[in-house]
Amino acid sequence: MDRAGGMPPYRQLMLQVRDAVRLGWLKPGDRLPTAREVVAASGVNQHTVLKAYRELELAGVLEVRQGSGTFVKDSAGTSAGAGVLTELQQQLENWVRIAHQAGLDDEDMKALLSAALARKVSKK
Amino acid sequence: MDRAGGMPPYRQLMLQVRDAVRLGWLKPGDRLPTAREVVAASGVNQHTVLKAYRELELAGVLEVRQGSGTFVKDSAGTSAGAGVLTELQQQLENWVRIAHQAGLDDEDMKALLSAALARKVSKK
Amino acid sequence: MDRAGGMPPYRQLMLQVRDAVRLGWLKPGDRLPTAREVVAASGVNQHTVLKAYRELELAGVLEVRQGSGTFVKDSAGTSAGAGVLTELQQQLENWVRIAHQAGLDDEDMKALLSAALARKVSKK
Amino acid sequence: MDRAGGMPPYRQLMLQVRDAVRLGWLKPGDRLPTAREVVAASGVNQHTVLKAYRELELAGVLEVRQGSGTFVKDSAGTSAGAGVLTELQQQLENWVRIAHQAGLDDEDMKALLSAALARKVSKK
DNA sequence: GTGGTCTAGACCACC
DNA sequence: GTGGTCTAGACCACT
Repeated sequence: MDRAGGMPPYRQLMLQVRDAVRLGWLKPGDRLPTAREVVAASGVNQHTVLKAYRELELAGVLEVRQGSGTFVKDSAGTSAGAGVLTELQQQLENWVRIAHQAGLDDEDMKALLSAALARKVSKK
Repeated sequence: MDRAGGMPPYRQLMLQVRDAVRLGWLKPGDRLPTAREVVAASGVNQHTVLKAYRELELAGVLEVRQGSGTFVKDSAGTSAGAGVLTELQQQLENWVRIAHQAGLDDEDMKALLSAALARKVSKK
Repeated sequence: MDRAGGMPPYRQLMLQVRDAVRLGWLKPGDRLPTAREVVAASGVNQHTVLKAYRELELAGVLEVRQGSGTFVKDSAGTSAGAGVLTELQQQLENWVRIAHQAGLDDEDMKALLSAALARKVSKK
Repeated sequence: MDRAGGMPPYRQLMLQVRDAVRLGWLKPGDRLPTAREVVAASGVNQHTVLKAYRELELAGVLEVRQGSGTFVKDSAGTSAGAGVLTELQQQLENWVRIAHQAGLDDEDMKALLSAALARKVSKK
């Protein structure tokens, strides 16, 4: 949890879960930690966790089953095969290493990616 | 301006300016558009623009000269040579193209980069 | 507010606003009472009101403008002309009067309507 | 069973049974399906069914006879003659057909009925 | 002064 | 024990 970032905690939680699903760390059908477990581990308020879960349910990523827990929806999941994903990941890590040696910090790299993505869109 | 993102408008403005400086689109000494011009172009409240400029001044990125405008500070700027930057940029765009063809969307790529950066930190 | 009905207060509020829009009592562009005004008038908690407004925003009925208030969305509105609506309304009131004289109470009539609607669907 | 409606399942069951009695589909002395049968047919938890039956017994609508099942109480039943009821029913269906052709959906009609009933009360 | 979020503690419905 | 709601009071971002 990054208190200084200006991003509300419930949204940070949403991003973390959503990214975990995107990266294949959480697969369809997996059960998420209980709201109370997250509270115990991270210190945020239970309502914050429940709000994040509920928003992700509306977004179609999670499925809440009364009395039994919160699960990753079957329809949600990685858009690409695991093999391709790890290869892309290695290439990116390589690039990160080079950029780091050139003196760029994390924010620089994120800015470069945003710019590259924006250029891709404008090409469309 | 992304109204639904949960990030306060003044912070979105800060990011845009800061990234423009990081990427070399704005260089030390460049004059930024007047608050009124930004209002006319984007529709946000003038206070929001002024708050973003003020925060960036405190962060050491901008310099406000009474009566003449807001400028990029001389000490601020890209941390790497322009040549290296464009090369990294091309490599990244290449990677983006491949990832796009593999079916990944923008958010997937941002998640991959975040994961790669987090792994780099843990290596330290 | 009906405390005994088993329906959560925020949902009762949602229904009231939504029905007011359906019946033309609230038209697109109209400004809804402030959350604090509703609190003063009805005694429910401010969060309850805000949750109702927010859910109606997600449902596409309302539009929340930071700092200026909550408004009925332009795209939301009555599905039929006002003239037709008042005529249907008068016919219904007539029917209600007859049913009332026949000894039916409000719940009886709602049950009859539900049954009639269900039969319409099964005809489709 | 409507999972998204916000109304607790046991209350939805209560309404269904009570309305069936109101409309004459269930008459005094009729035997209701066993809790297990309802479970098999609808998938809700057995406790939910039993709670609904128990509440309806307290409300004076049902009568539980140990070992033989659950029955509609003799004192419960339609408040009007069957003849009048079917006539009112036909008039309502007529109205529903007209309203449907005018572009109103089910929720619109329920809102109109609620408004008509509220106006009747205020006349008293 | 507008809506929005965070925290805290209590109670409820469901499994 | 699971998620869900209500209430209460404080603080923040935006107009």
